[in-house]
Amino acid sequence: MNNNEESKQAILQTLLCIPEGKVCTYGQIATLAGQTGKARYVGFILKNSPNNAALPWHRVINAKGKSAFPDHSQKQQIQFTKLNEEGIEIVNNSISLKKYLWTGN
DNA sequence: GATATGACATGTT
DNA sequence: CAACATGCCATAT
Repeated sequence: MNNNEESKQAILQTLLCIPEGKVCTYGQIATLAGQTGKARYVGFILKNSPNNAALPWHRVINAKGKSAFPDHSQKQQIQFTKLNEEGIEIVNNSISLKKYLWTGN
């Protein structure tokens, strides 16, 4: 059974599994959650979730290794700061997927 | 049910 | 490497 409700839960689950010091792309999350192709849905869920929610939204970036938020935006600042605090280095406004991408367990 | 929107991804120029 | 086009998927109107 894969109704929207379960898909949502599966994605939230996967989000909570992203380890500290690692990042993950929207598409990768969808795939790991068994919801291949629903990358956009992942973004939708995060957007609808309160920023205060206990979700590691800051560990989620797009396939280009960049923040999904516009450059210089407040959100991006916060995101980068949080990532830095976890030991993730951000170079030229982008993150090295090669080093920090989480591909599951 | 048709059209528009978005915290995406990928292939082509 | 960057801009553009196309495909995808769940919601909103």
